[in-house]
Amino acid sequence: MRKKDDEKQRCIKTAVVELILKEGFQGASISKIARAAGVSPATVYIYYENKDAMLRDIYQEYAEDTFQYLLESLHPNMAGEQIIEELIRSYYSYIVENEEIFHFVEQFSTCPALQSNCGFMKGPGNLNQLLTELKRRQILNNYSNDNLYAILFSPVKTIAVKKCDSEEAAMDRLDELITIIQKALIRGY
Amino acid sequence: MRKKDDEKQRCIKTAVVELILKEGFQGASISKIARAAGVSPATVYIYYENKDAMLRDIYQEYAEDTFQYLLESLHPNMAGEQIIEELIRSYYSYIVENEEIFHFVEQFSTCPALQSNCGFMKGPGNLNQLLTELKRRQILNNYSNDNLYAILFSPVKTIAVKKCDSEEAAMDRLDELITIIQKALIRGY
Amino acid sequence: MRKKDDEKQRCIKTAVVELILKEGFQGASISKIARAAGVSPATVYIYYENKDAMLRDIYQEYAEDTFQYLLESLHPNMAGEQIIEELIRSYYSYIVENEEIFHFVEQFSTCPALQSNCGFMKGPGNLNQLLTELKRRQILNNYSNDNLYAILFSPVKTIAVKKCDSEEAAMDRLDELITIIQKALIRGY
Amino acid sequence: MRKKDDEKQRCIKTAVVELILKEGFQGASISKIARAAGVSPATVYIYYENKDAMLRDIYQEYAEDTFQYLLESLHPNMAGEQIIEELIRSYYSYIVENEEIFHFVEQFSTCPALQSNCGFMKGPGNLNQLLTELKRRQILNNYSNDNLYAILFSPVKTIAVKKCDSEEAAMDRLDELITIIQKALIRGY
DNA sequence: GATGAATGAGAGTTCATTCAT
DNA sequence: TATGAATGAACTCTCATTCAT
Repeated sequence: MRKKDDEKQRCIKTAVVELILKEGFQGASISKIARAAGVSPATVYIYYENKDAMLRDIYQEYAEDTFQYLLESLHPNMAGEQIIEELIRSYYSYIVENEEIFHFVEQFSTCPALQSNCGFMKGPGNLNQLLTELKRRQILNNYSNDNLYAILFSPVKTIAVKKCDSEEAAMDRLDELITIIQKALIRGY
Repeated sequence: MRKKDDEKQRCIKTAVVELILKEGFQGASISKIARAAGVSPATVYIYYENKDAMLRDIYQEYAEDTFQYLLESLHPNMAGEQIIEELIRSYYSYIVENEEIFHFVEQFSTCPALQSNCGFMKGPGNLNQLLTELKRRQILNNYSNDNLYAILFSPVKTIAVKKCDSEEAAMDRLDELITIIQKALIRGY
Repeated sequence: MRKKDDEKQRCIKTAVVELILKEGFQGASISKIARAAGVSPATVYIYYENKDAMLRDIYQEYAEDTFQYLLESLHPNMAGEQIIEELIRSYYSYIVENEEIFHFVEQFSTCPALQSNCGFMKGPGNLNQLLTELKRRQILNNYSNDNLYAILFSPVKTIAVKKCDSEEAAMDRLDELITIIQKALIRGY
Repeated sequence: MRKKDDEKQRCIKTAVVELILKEGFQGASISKIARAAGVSPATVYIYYENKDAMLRDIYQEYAEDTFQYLLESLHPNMAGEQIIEELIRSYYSYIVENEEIFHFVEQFSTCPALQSNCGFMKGPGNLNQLLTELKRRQILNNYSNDNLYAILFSPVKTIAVKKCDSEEAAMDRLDELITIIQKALIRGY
């Protein structure tokens, strides 16, 4: 017998994300995906139970990857402002460097009909732990985790997708945002 | 006669938004929409050129409505902190009260493939004017409009869709968020 | 709006029966059926909920027709031997003249998986009534209806599909069968 | 080594017959059959040339088995009525005890498209010989073999698949059928 | 204006079969 | 021999859209 070919599954994942950026969920049909991935439509069903499961699985993997990416950017004994800067800056660069993946994850997560069938993810829990810990260590102001999370990650998302006139202007804008958020969240700043 | 037409179109709009919340873009077919709206599939094509145009038109109307709703909440001679409070609070209540519409707009606007064909909208321009004016009047700190916009509206969006244990806790969280943002953006706060 | 076209549904029915004789259930795909019927595959779904329902509905109609055909061949005051002769002879000619329909009905009814989802049919009840009545009037021997039914209709089915050397030989064989069954079932023959 | 092969082929045969009873020809795909038989789809092709050949071969084996079973039930010097009783009774019990096989054979043999490709079978010939012999020995009435065959075997088939209220009632019905047929076919009864 | 019938195209999925091990 | 991976073709069914009334 032949062994399952991880390369094939990787191609499928890539094709899904590419196609969904280019054409939206509507245009990402199994046959287009298969063609883009260089496999037969039937092959997709060797790796995923059905289309919904495929999208869900790929979403969850990429979503977890994102959290992983963020948490890995932190070092144990960073100062509070460094932590904030690093989190925001790495999220920003993640979005810029993984535009397709980011948009796929965003589209998926803004669709309640898709989101509702998703299983457990550990990324959010880890981040919550981090935030709680930073408050305990009196690094961050004692705001609710929901608000800390919202302020740390949603504005940067907004500006990362909004194209600037120049690369330089974009950097200035990011620096400014970091400063604003550091002042807002760090204890006794 | 005029009356009846508008009624049908309203039904279609409502059906679209409902269905897309419940089933996502994938499940919102013309025939389902027509059935939910109580009209014939052919009737949809009297009011809209085709499906894409329909979604785009409905999106644009609702998106403009949202900006309109926000700007209407402001009174000419409010203090800076009141302006911020009011913008955030009304956006929050708009999301909560128009859950279906909000999700439809969000899904649409996170999909580059859809977004790209959208025409001109005046809401963003008006808001930009407002922010520029508030900076000129030295009410807001002199941050870039992108950042002001991002901090004002994206965190509230994040928390508005994240269900809280109780209504009360949600209100506390919202109050907290408003305070954080007021401190961050208002000059000399 | 257009009105439903009964002609179309008739074409579909005919095509189904033809194709199933020629290619068996396996070869009777919706697209082949549609092509043979001169309609679009989608049109089939206007007249039938799905493929299973289509086959079931068509089967039930034809099966009822058969019973109807048999019962209509009888006149009120026939003698017992005439009744038997007529039932057997008309079933025989029905099979010969409606070969396609007969084979479709037979294939369907020998498949438990299909048969199990079938609804109520009134033909069998009517025939049972007839048999019971003929026993009450002391025309037929007092055998169980199951046996009467089995002897009356299954041997003729068997010989009707078994081709003979000549038309004449087939008729002789049929006459012989009728005589055998008359002797076996008619009281005091 | 030989042993193991036969075991696999037996599993496949059993799986085919089971699946076709449960789901009909439509639902009996090679992969389902393989799964039910506990082998790989590819393995099926070691034992059978292709799907059609597989069904045909299995059908022919089982069909021949049935004839064999019937003829084996007879003893050389049975009286005419015993022969008839034994043939009918053993066919009846065969059907009841081998429900799946019986239905598979029936479905197959009522489908002209399948039947047409079948090769030579010796069972029917043997039975014809027997009937001819019984007529020559003046045990059976001098009816055509087709009619003798039809009356002997098709009514019992009909009642064997028609469930009765009780086991006892079924036996009574069978006894009655035997009597009717004995009277109808045995010379000078 | 409004409709349900009608459709070709294409959706997701499974098929019988072959390949590589 | 025996396998699970792989596939192009074909499956059932729904789609967005148009037609005829």
